[in-house]
Formats: sequence, structure tokens, C-alpha cells
Amino acid sequence: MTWINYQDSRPIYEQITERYKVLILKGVLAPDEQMPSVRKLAMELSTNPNTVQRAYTELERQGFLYSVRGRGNFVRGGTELHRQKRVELAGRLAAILKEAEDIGIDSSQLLAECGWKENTEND
Amino acid sequence: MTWINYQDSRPIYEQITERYKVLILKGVLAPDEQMPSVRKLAMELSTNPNTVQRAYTELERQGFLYSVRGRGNFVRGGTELHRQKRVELAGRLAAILKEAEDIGIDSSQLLAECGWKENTEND
DNA sequence: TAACTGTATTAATAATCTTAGTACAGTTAA
DNA sequence: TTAACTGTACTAAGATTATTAATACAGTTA
Repeated sequence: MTWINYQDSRPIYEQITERYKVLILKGVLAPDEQMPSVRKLAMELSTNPNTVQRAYTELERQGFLYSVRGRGNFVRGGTELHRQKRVELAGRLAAILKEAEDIGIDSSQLLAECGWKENTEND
Repeated sequence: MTWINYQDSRPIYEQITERYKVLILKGVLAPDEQMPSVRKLAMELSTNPNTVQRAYTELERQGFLYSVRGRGNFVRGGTELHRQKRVELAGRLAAILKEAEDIGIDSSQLLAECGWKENTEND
């Protein structure tokens, strides 16, 4: 059974990427567990190794995998993944706040508008 | 003189859009001021009226212009534009904070990480 | 009615995306 | 060393999408 949907408008490499993102985030695949080789998975999905390679490259770029030439692709550890995601979100957040400041919109005002409340119970 | 760069990889309609965004945000064009007609600007830029139309449609979608069929396109008022931009930024901000919460990242932690400081002087 | 205005439809062409074929390169174990 | 595995770079064919233009239609004003 193949979980690729050829009727889906989304490209094959993207379906592969999404599938493995979920498996890794949910912990179905353990950290440092070896991924199927590009050729093996390509065979299983009746597609080209380069299509799988593209998915793996994207997963690596997003921090879900790491690659060792000649050995294989491996699942990235969960805490590292979490840290990396936090840095990414902080970056996007900073960009928005800067964009707001540039046109004279106060950060506090913006945070209030999107329903955010400061937690002042501890510290 | 034409301010369109045909060597630029960006499409013409996008260059037009960006140019007028700046002019409107900086107040060079006053609210309710009439924009050049699609045919006139197309002539000036040696392009097709539909290319200008596409830029105007995009500017209208983003709230920079309003259009009156048979009369012309006009610059949207500055305060309305400002309000709309604030709503958009608040939406994007909320989306990021939600994405963070979903994977167990605290908003305060994220705000701290991107260098934001709460203003506690007033209230 | 003439001369302006915006806009919808269609299509030609250019640019990009997706996938695959092929060759090259590192790793491991017999 | 060699065979069989692994990833990866390069190229290109084919499909898809983006961009621009030609044309016709529709509203406004003097």
C-alpha cells in the first residue's frame, strides 16, 4: 500500500515531506532512527529517488532530519527540533513587531489587539 | 522617464504596485487623489492597460486604492489604511502565538526571546 | 454622442515547477 | 579490494503556472 495520492494537486515530494513531519513530531519515529533510503522509499512509492531526495532535503532544511553521506538520513532529536522551532517563531515575531514599529504602531497595542495578556503572576 | 526596470526579475505589475504603496504610505499622494488612468499609465510605461489594471486591483485588495467604474481609481485615506494595516499585523501576530502555544511554547518566553520588553510605566 | 473611465474574457508566450535519467561519491562488510 | 549499499550533483523533458497583451464590453461625463 502506498500513501501517496496521485490525484492530489500537491506534488509528491510535498506529500512525503508532510507525512514524515507528522511522524517525527508525534514521536512515531525515534530520534536518530534511520529513515528509509532514498532508493528504497522511491521504489515503495513508485517514484524517482530524486523525488524522495527532494523531500529529505526539505526535511533537513527544516530541522527534521540530518544526513550522513554514504550512511543514510536520520531523525533529528525532539528537543533540538523544539529549540529550532522556537528560534524560527521568535524571528517571525520580531519581523512583525519591527514592521509595526516602522509605521508607528506600538507593540503593546498590537499584542492587546490580538488578545494577548501578560502573565504577571510570577517573576 | 520610466521608473520600470525591465531587467528586474520582478514582474511589471509588481513594480507598479510597490511604487504606489510607497507613494501612498509616505503621503506623497493625498487621500482621494485620482490615480492615473490604466490607459494613461500603461502608455507612459510602454505596457498594456491590463498590466496596470492588475497592479491597481492588487492595490485595491490591500486597501491602498478604491475604484469607481467609469470614473477612475482613487487613493484611500491614510487613517483607514493605518487601521487596516494594524488589523492585518495583529492577525499575523495571533497566528504565530497560536502556533507556538500548540507546540507548548509560552508566549512570554517567545516575546522575551525576540527582544521585546513590556512597557509597565503607565496603566 | 464622443471621449474618457474601469473590467471581463481569452490567448500567446515566458517562466517556473516537478519529476526523472544518469553519473558521481562516500560507507560498510565480505 | 570489491560488491552493494548509501547520499548527491547535473541535466533535461514535460507539465503547470505566471505574465502580458489583444479585444470587447460597460459605466461616466461634458
